[in-house]
Amino acid sequence: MLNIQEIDADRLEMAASMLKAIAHPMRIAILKHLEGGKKLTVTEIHELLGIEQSTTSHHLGILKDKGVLCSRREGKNTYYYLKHDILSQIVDCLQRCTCE
Amino acid sequence: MLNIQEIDADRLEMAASMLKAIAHPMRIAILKHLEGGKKLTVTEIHELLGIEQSTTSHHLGILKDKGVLCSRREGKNTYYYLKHDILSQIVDCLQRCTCE
DNA sequence: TTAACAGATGCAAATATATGAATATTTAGT
DNA sequence: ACTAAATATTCATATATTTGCATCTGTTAA
Repeated sequence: MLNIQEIDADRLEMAASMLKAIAHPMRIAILKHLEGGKKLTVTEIHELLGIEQSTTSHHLGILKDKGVLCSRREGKNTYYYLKHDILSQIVDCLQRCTCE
Repeated sequence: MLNIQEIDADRLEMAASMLKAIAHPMRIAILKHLEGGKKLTVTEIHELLGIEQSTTSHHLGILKDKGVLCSRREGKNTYYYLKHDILSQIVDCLQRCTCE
């Protein structure tokens, strides 16, 4: 039996953890590369960003775990892509707000 | 002498720190209360959210420091308000993405 | 079945964040 | 000047996050 406040607290938690997942320079960079429905492998991302393979995998895992990304395995590769296209909005909004 | 990558890295850092400021359940709750140009005092927020005065002040300080909120002192009170109305977009977007 | 590639995971050290009690600062009223 | 109200700051503790090395798992091709 949940009351309104508990539901609200849960949704706040969920929203916060999703946002926390995004709130990292490398993870924002990942999202930028995935805008427009693009799908990239771990290796592609790790080379694009110039960071370690395992670090890349950790970041992607966090984004997937928090519902920001999805992944599909194809042979040896795992392709990652945005779960909700709308999320690009957040990146765009940030871009506008950090323009000054 | 900055090159493109450094500028980009700086903007990513800035975007991430702004987003990190927002990515906390209580701070998202604060933003919700400030949507539509509303201005609230520290005490009002601390009572609305049911958290300690000093904790509230910390949260507001973080949001202000990272460019999410502005504040204006009026007598004994300090009113806090959104710096960019656009930021409501982020909260709205989260709301849509955490609906499932 | 082995080798080689792609990705995930466990772990530890460094760093960052969150919270609240106590205290300091600022302002208004008397 | 004194007091009380509103807010900010300091500090300590608890907790979470980041990073990369080393290693493990899964997949393909020989």
